[in-house]
Amino acid sequence: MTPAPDSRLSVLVDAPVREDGEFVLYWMIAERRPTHSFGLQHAVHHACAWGVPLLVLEPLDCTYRWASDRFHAFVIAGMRDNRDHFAATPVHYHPYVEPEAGAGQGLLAALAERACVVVTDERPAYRFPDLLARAASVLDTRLEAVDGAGVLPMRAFDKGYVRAYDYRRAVHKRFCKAPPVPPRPDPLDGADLPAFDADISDITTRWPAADPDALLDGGLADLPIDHDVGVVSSRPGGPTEATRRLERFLDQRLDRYTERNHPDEDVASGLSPWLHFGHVGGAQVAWAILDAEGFKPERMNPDRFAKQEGAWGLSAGAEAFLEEVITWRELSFQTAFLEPGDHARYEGLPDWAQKTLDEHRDDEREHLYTLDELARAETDDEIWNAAQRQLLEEGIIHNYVRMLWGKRVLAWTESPEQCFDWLVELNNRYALDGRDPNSYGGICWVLGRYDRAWGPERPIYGKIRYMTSQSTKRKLRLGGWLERFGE
DNA sequence: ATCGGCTCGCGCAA
DNA sequence: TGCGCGAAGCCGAT
Repeated sequence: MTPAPDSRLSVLVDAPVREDGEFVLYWMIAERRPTHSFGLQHAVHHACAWGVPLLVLEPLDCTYRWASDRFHAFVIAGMRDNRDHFAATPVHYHPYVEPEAGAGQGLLAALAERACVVVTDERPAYRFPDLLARAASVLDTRLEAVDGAGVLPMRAFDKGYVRAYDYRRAVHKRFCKAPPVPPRPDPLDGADLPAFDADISDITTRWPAADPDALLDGGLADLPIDHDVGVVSSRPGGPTEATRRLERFLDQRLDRYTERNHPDEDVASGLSPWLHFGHVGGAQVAWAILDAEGFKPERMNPDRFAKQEGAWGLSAGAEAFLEEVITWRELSFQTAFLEPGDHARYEGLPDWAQKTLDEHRDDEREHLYTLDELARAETDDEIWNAAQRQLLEEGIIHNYVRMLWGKRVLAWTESPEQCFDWLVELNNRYALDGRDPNSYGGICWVLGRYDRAWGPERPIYGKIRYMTSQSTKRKLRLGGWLERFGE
């Protein structure tokens, strides 16, 4: 079976594969789906090569920051899908939801001890780098991490790019000269895996398989997580729902995607929550668009490389969507990967942005709101309040309005650093796609990253690109949206 | 309604 | 070394 490409692999524990191991262990922590997954594909490759069964461990602990009913329910709905999917395969699937803080400690090590090799997902940002570093320091078993988040590996280019224009040009050149290999849709297709026969009852007695149905039917209340951030029932998690939404987007929305900035048109893909939890993959989504549109490298237009449209030789809607799912999303992943210490910090913003914000830090603020007032959508700006209410209720904000949502907070906080911290807090607490490299990318864009200086210099904002609710209201068709989320 | 000015710095051509 | 150019900006002049 096909392994993941070398450019997507990193060896975290460089021990030889344990030949008397009983199974290959896939530690599913970020790409939580059974198809279109380089990580799972790589684990299947090992299992076939060594002639041993495959065990998939999908854990969810309750100690991660911002853990709440909202995110737990989303992940657990995915566990239900994955359980049903693997039930019809030789793979042994073990979902584990920690009942109390620390209860899951030791589970990975106990299984890894008996495995030939452990394969997992490589994700930058948030808790993942620490999680992997800790695993690497504890395990003796060979540990390989697979970068399976995007259509391009995070190591695709030998340099980092700090502007979309330059990153976009590199992407266009790559797809024209040597398009990246997609993951196999079903990594188990044609795989001759032995049935799982290891006796792991000592381990599953101590760390029993989660019952997703019971957890979703009231069981979350027993967990030590934030119950004030509620489940978003209109957006259930899971690979099944993700695939349904991807198909709906292709069938019904892509043609009109150029109208995406108008909230009332409702043609955005809305896929970011599922992308964040790995219920659908970046490569899966990008190739679905490319295949549907008959992409061929020889149809690309080199004279349009680096430009926002025209380079791919596809429909306007498709090109606009590839901008989102490849250029902007993967630029953020690349930044997080190359700048792990800085990509989610105020101090990681470009020098010109920090300088101009610093020069205006003492400018008078007309209103200062508390974090609670912002969280409860109690400002004097009706569009901002509506955006915040959409975030509270639906766990998302319409993508154009989300920029305005970020920009306005700068005027209402004591310092640009406080603005940054509060945006991160609100976004990570409530947004289903929060805590994602792409989400940090959005917040940082609000404060100048990937952008340039704009005149004229304004109070508080300095040369940071300025946006106003009044212009937004004038330019966008958002009456229906406002009615829905307004006071 | 459309247009220019505002402003910075990267990557590439020269 | 100079030049072109840029996620969805805003505002005032025409």
